Amino acid sequence: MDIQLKIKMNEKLFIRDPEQSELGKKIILHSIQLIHKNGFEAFTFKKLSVDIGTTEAGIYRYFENKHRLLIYLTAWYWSWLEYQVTFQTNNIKDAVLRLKRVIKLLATTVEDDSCTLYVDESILHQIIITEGTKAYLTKRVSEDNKDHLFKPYKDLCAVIGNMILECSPQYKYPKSLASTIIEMAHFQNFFMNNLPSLTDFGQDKNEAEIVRFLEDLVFSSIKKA
Amino acid sequence: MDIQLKIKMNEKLFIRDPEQSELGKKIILHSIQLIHKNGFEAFTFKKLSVDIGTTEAGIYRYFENKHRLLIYLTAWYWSWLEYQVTFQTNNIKDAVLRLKRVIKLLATTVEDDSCTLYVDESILHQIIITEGTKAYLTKRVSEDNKDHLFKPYKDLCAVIGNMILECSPQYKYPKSLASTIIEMAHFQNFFMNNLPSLTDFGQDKNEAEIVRFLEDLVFSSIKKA
DNA sequence: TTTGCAAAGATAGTGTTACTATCTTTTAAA
DNA sequence: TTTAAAAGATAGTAACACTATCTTTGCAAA
Repeated sequence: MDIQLKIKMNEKLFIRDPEQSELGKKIILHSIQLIHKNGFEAFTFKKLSVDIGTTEAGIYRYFENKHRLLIYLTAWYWSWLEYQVTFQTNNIKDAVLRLKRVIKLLATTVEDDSCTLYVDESILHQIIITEGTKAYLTKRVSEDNKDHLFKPYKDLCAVIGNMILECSPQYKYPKSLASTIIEMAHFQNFFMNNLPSLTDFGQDKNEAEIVRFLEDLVFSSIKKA
Repeated sequence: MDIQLKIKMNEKLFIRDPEQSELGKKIILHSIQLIHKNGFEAFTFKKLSVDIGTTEAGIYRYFENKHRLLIYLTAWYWSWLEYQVTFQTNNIKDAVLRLKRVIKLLATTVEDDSCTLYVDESILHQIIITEGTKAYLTKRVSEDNKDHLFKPYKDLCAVIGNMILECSPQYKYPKSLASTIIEMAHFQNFFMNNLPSLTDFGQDKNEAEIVRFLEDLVFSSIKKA
């Protein structure tokens, strides 16, 4: 079975749809590699164009600037993750088990999904951990939000918020708890690997520990008092 | 009583100590205002020098680059906050009440502290919410950490982690819970004001709600099962 | 009072970044 | 076969991120 997964992206994210051409796909592929290698601050369209073997102007025909490209990559990631969440919890009847599955998805290294040809999800996951919040932590956040650029993130958060409510309909902060576990799945991972004294996982640096911490956090919070 | 609070900063944070001269103090004062006004990305030493009425080269005599200045500001903020935490929980005997006091300090707008003459803590607090994580979310994080640039953040986290243990000695994740509430105090605030659908506080946009959410999160987690 | 030295000011210069413009060539569909 | 869109080639500009050097100022020790 050879299935290809295509995620429909908000058209305001790009000037020309990168999924519609070879050059566009190369931009996605190589930008993921370059950002992962040097970090978002050191990433420039010039370097990207050299990497691809095209010109700077060529990249600008697809993306307004590198920040838009970062928003594109994060939006793609959150959309893909929401799909994973939906797909992988599909047959799970029990609400608690379903939520546990989601926590594991959020906090565990993803394997490259062969359904998407020019995106390496495991590298993209690493990028989102370090650079993801920079997509919205800007002065432009409200304008960008009006253009619905963060919709995939908000959608995922809503889905998880609803799963929390299914476990515990009386819980008062489902959305805040959802955004907390999404962000903390990443932050605790970053801390574990870079500033381990901010976590309790410094010894073995094991993602499974993060999962246990988040499960403990979530299920303590939502269980009836 | 006229007390001045002076925070001893790590010498690797600057080239020349900004607290030792008028120009240095102006750099701190005006950089806080400028970053708050335009955001860290749009902030440049050129603009800062014009604002102050000095030259770009003058700023570079104090700070290696704008990222170092950001780390300086965040380090200052965490040091100041640790002092506030220590000071304001000083007479509280009950561990639970003490932790509640800390959560309130983390999640509530700070008033300008008149003990520090050239730092406006309430504006700095806003900056830390939006820009704070950018200090460590870089490729340089490990090197910077080796130079102990993040010590104030880690110290605060350790203090709060210990307070958690005082409430609940058997709790398994005191440090991760501490870093979680520090970050979430800021993120939920940012979300509430900019991406409200990621929170449950969209209606009244009240910081007191964030405090209640965090208290619920912490005390559900640490209470004995 | 003079000397000396460090901080600050003034000015200039360089390579890079973040674009924009325009012109030509290639490609692929009508 | 035409033709229009995409891509390539090239150039240019303003701002940014520095570095260097020289002059002036203020102030403290000799």
